[in-house]
Amino acid sequence: MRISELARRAGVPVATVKYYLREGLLPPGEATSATQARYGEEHVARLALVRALLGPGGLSVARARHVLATVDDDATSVHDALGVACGELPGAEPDRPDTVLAQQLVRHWGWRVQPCSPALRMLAVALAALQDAGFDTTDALLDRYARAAGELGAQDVAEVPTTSRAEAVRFVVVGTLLLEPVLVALRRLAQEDASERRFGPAD
Amino acid sequence: MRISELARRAGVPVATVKYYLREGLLPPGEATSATQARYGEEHVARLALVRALLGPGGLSVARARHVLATVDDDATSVHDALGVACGELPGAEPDRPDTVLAQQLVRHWGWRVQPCSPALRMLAVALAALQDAGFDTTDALLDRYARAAGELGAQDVAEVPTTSRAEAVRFVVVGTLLLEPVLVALRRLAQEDASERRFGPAD
DNA sequence: CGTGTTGGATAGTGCTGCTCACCAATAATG
DNA sequence: CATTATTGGTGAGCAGCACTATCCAACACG
Repeated sequence: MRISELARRAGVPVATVKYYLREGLLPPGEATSATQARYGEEHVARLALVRALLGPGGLSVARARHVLATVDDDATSVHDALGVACGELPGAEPDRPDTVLAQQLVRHWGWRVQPCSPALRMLAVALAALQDAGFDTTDALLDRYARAAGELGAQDVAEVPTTSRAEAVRFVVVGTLLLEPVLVALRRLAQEDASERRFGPAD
Repeated sequence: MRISELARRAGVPVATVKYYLREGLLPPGEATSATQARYGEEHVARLALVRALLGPGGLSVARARHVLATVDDDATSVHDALGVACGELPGAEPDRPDTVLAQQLVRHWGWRVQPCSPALRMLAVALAALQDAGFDTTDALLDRYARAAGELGAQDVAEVPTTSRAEAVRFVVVGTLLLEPVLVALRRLAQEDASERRFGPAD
């Protein structure tokens, strides 16, 4: 198929597809002449993945390019791919947050993580923001969150398929980035339900 | 204190403080003359809250203004405040995602939520993105996430203080928005730990 | 042959979160 | 009292981002 059909299939403007091609998010089609190229089903799927990463995944174009390059690279291990996916945080990250507290917590839970892990920085920043906002996070609360996160993370990793490296890497990246909004949305819905039961009208 | 000291205390440029004042995120100080105003400790705290919402909270200025107006308004109930906080999603929301599947899931778990809840739309969008990206979410996986989210949400709501309405509203808003990055970071760290154990070097 | 589309490139758009420059009024200082 | 520095307030400007519009020669197709 040609570019206009690819764009139509994915529900994306042609100009945007060209933009993704230029930015290296989408591999170029097979050139049949100087001004013609052919695209296949894999391009449709890739385009959907790109849109998912940029939209719900919350990644910038630059971070999405990094993630996709990792997915494409046959040399990266599953473990490294997860590290890259974890490193591409949607939020901004200050230069040097104080990760001492975060490291203590992680050690307390017995988790083995890189001391320079972006997720650790993210945790440190989030905890500092909570403290600045006057919300004191008790150990009980953090333990609760850690236990829930620990179970989910462990199960996620346990379910990574072993059939092929490529499939595993894709599973890890997509699962890490796109299940996050699901988790956040579910927590909000659960809060809404609980709030309804506690504070809502008694009808 | 005057604006420059307020800015110094919060670690924010003076120009940015002025911008927040202009945007209505920060209440004006007590004017002592035509070109002088005095700010108090409550302004320092508010400024920290604003930075937390805009930074780790991931809110836009417009959404933060809405949330803060709700916090300030003595007439809003705790339940409504949580609704407003839940409504201010960091991500973009398409016009009319198909929420039928999401509603079925929520009903299956026995949660009572508004059918037009933004969190429901967020869930629908995230699930659609996963499907588009070729990641099939099994019922077992969703149930796991729902159970974890349900426990966290219920506990969060149960811990809302009843001492004063203002304190409760603040607790709800800050807790809803700023514990999210904590949860996300913890899940990533847990994945990193689990991946290390499963795929990492056996040292 | 002529019409119309394609791939490719360049420049422009709209939005956001600041940031700068300037101003008169005031405070601080000698 | 005169001078200098700082303040609060305002309008314009800026950088970055994710597109988007326009143009062009090359090509496909009837």
